[in-house]
Amino acid sequence: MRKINPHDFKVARRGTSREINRQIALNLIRAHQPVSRADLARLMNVRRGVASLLVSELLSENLIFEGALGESVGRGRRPTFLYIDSRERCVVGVDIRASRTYILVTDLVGRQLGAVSSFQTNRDVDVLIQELARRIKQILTDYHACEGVGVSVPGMVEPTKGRVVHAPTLAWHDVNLRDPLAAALGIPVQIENSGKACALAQLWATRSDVVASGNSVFVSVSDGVGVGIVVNGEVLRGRHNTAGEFGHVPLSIDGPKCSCGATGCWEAYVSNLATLSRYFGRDLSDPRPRDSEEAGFSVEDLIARARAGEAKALAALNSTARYLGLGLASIVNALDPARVYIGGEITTAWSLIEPIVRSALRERTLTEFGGATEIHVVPAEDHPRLRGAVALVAAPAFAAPMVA
Amino acid sequence: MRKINPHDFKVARRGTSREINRQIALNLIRAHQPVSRADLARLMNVRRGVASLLVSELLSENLIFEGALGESVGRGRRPTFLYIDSRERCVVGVDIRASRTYILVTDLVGRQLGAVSSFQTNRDVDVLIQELARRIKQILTDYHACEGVGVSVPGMVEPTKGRVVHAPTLAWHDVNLRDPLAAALGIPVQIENSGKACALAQLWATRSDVVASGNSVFVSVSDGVGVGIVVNGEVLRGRHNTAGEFGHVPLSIDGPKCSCGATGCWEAYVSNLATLSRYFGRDLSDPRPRDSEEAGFSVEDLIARARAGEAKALAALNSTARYLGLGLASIVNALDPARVYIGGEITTAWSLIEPIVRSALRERTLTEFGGATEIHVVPAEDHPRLRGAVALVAAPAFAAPMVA
DNA sequence: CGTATATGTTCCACGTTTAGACAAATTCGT
DNA sequence: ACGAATTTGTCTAAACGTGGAACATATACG
Repeated sequence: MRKINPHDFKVARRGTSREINRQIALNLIRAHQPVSRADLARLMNVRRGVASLLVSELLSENLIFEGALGESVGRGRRPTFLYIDSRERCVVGVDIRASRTYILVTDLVGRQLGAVSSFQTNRDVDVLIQELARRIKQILTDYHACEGVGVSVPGMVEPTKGRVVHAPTLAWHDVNLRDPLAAALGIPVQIENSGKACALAQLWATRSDVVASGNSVFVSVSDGVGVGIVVNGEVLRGRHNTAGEFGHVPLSIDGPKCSCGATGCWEAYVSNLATLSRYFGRDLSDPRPRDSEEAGFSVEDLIARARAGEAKALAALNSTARYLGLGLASIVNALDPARVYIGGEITTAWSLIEPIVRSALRERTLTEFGGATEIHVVPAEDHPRLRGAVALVAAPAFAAPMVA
Repeated sequence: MRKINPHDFKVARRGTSREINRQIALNLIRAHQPVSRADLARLMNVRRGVASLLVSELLSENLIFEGALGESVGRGRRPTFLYIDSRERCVVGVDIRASRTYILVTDLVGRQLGAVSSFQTNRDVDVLIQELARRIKQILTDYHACEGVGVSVPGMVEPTKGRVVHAPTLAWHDVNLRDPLAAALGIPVQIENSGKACALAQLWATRSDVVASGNSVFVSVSDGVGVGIVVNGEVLRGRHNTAGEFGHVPLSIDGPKCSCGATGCWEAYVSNLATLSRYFGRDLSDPRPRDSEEAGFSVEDLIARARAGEAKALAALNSTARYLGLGLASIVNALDPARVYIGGEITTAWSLIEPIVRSALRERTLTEFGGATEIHVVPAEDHPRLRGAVALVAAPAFAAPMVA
């Protein structure tokens, strides 16, 4: 039951019905391809005539194309199969992280085309933009038309203005990333916060096992904790684009110092640095130089030692697992999502930590339903940030029209 | 940018455009009444002919009526003013609380018609339903047709099934409240969780100073802490109707025991009982008998003493204020709402505690925007739960149609 | 009292869904 | 080999919606 905002509404025009049904048809083709006009008519519960008209419109706009005739199951004329037209069109996804920047090329439905490439991130924005433009241009020589570039940024972003408001790990403050990059490339660029990009990636994923995530939360545990929230098939932005900062909801307000300046944030308990700090028994975020063992030792190394049976590593990991579950309980209590996705390096240890995470989740959730909330692990190989970046460009063509 | 769910969508039919525009017109009349057909056409940016047709449909359904001719400003024919038709139709709102149950009668746009009445809550569901039915019938003898009864319940509710899944303060478990009451009254009944009802009340309020709350959060601080979340003009329900339990997000997982069984919940810091416990220096939730001073001493009494300058009372209140702000920071960080509403007894002390709440909020919010989030106090006289209960019945007629 | 102006109605054009008929393509039974 | 059955895709007319302009009505102003 949604209220119509009497100060911001969209009146239905002559073409509104068509617009709605056109998008539904496009989404059904995306979800069920290959699919015939008759299939579409059945799926949409409209006459074949309408489906035909919608299809011919989509065909004329080159959004879909007619493939080979399908095999007829029983008797009757064989259907002409329809597909989303991603021939000769590609999308570039960019994932800027504190240490490295990654690039991926996909087709319009997010299917990976080439290998993921990467290079070291230069924190000087102008230099980074130039290097990004150069590399993307280089990569695009192997492809035909590119629809656009999507960029995932670890920080607060204003997508409509193309600005990065604040990215602490990159030391960026209010820089316009979109327009200079778009100018250098001659291609449209979209930018988004990495947590929200991850949530987008799952929302728009075409893999059949990740459907129905219209109400979900993506938790990315890495150097920080990023969270993206999806409500009613839409990423929650909030009034100032800062919704989703569950990483700075406290577990204990008297807890360890967090990079945000506050104390006891969830992030301060479960980030990679927090796990390593527990392992080494001291706060690694302080500026004191690390000794030889600490330097270059990553969470992956810690997980390897835990798997090898090292008690100290296992203990550090188990603590993180418990805090992870306790924080997830806050998300479940607050939002009651249908599903929680978890990404980040910690997921490589999932088989070790899952029971602990689950029991900690159950410990603080109010209902048994909440404690049983689906948790899906998204492995690093899925590149959720990159796929979310791609979705920034590819998804708008499939989005529902604004209505009422 | 909303994704269309390919497994649950609504195709646009022949009448869909009309349906959309009809609801827009109805909402505009509600928001701007008195208003003429020509005004409507201007507001909607359609021709007067279309507005006329929409209006005549609404007239024939008795949703609106034509009032007296308006005063013409310049020259020209005088407009015929249109109003939402709430003559001879009323709605009953019921607010069930642990100690007392309240009843209010309003018209279809939520304007209060009679005085609020109340009686002691009997925790036996069947007895309560009979008493409610008797009293509502009694009250309705003074009115004409009643469109329905809305009920706010302090607990977890499944509105579609009409069941109260769990209401700890009433010791109710999985009871059907809606159907027996509807049967006893012969009138449709809707039930909802009290936090969500409060959020609904603000969303559908017609008072001009509470508009634009399509992305807001209502925090009700009372015996417990109830939270209702509104996203995109819609109350957030979650997968199992439990979204909004920010009251059980921890401030410190090692903090005081909470009624939910966990420790350190926000509720355990800011509920009325928590404030009183701080004042008396001991946990009042334990079963030990209270001494003569403790018995019957309410938060209002404490606030009165604080206003009178009693240091101990002021200290207890200030602590609550600080924890209130810290918890609000979690909500702001997580959801970034355009506005936060606060209700409950604590609001009578708002002038005392506001600076402390605000500074605590700023202390833990990530951005200055977040720290500056609008906070609106909803006084008890506004009866947010009762008005939310009323909205359960009155609002559906004005809701946006499901589309795409 | 005529002119200007605003309101509300009416009529037609155009676009969209709805319903059903029809041609084309294919399989199955004889 | 050939007709009946069946499915696909197209086409046409009807029903219903908005878009646009003309028209009658009501009011104010000079």
